[in-house]
Amino acid sequence: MIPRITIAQAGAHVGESVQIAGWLYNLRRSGKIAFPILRDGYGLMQCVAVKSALPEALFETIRNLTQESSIIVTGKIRADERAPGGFEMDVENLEVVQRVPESDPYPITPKDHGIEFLLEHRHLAIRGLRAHAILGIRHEVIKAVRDYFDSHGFTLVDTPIFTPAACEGTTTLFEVNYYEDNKAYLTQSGQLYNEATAMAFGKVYCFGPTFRAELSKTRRHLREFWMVEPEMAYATLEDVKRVAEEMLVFIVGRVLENRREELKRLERDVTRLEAIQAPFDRMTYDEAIEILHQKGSPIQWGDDFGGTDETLLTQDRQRPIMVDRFPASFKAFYFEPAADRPDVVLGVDVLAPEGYGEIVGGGQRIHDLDLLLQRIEQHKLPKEAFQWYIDLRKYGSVPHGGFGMGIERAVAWICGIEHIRETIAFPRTLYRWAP
RNA sequence: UCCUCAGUAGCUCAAUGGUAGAGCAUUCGGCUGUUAACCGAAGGGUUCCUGGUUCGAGUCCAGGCUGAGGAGCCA
Repeated sequence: MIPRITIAQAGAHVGESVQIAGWLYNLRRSGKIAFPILRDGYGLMQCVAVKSALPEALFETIRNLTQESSIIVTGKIRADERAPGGFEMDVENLEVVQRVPESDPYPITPKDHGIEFLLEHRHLAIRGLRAHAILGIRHEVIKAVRDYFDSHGFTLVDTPIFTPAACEGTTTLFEVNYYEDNKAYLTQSGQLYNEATAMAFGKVYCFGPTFRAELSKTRRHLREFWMVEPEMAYATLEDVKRVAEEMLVFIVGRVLENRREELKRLERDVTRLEAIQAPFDRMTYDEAIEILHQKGSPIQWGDDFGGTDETLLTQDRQRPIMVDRFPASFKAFYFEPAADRPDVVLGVDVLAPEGYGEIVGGGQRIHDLDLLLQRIEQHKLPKEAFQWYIDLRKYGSVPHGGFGMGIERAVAWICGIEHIRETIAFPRTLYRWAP
């Protein structure tokens, strides 16, 4: 019985006859020799089919294969410097599972394509080497995030996707009919629920999709994206910053360890990633404003950073920046105010270098009942909907905090790619939600 | 919602207001070591839509549609 292997395993089978199942990536041929390039999801394998060594009908079949036809190739693995992957396979047999017809050829040719065409054909474009590298790194990042939290005492407690009330205005929420005329909203964050589960487990995290109905149309925005959100009981802003820093160093290290090939494919400057070490630069919002003024930004104290401000702050830095102590005026209702400065809150944003902007946002939450009630009122939020959240401040309230990290922004930064839409298999952007 | 840019062959793009073209893909032919192979040939067009200016519009004008980039927005 000939063993079925993947292309990634070829190195362990040199000199053996094996079988690889995949798709025809490309085909180069002359009259009496053909080089089908096989793709199996694990790598590329150059196959060599020599006319004189094969039955005539089989050689003709190989010679006339079409791009992305599904095939199962049997042959002997051989190390060869002329092959792109270092190994090649001398074809002994080839079974065509499905042949792509010439009348309707595979639309994505090896030459250039525009972004519109690639997004229309995203279900096929994900077969390409670039998408394969990016999505492989995405997988590594997610696995690293989970390994980090799992090995630091955090329990994964998933939070609901359907939520009952708008936390802050319905304009950025997707509304759905839950049943009859009862409305529910797709989650924007699991944080409030995390605050409840943290009181049950001590340290928790959730990881899932989040939905924002914003009319944002930039390289940093998706309408559906994935977010990991840890939350810790008995934690302060400093604890939150330390965990965020440690986690980011850990995931970048994992990608460098396990995904060199993919980074090379993306032409990522890995020295930029190797520089991601603790401690990150830390500054307050006040200090950030001062730096921005020196760099000519028109930003006023009390404004949130714009995209260009984030770029200005990070452009000459090797490491991420942690900015904390923001004006309470533009931050959410649940942030704990600074003890010495009631006009600023204990929130922190982590800005990635190279202009990738905010990848982490979080901070310390209000734990005092009266203050929370006051803030809910100030923000004109429906108190009834927050009753369960208010309860958390009645029954053993403690200082606590956490953060959220958008997976796609982190992956775009680590990959060094221009647009966040490439970091998810099927991106949902403002005007495109298919395929 | 606003600003900017774009729309020509299946794809990526050319074409001074004057005969609509190339490369890739497809088809046919050639080639025993190719590396997005190469060489020769063929087929392939509602130039996004509607209207206008002009002897003549892919090109200029008006409106619309679609897409992209950005702004605002972004717990």
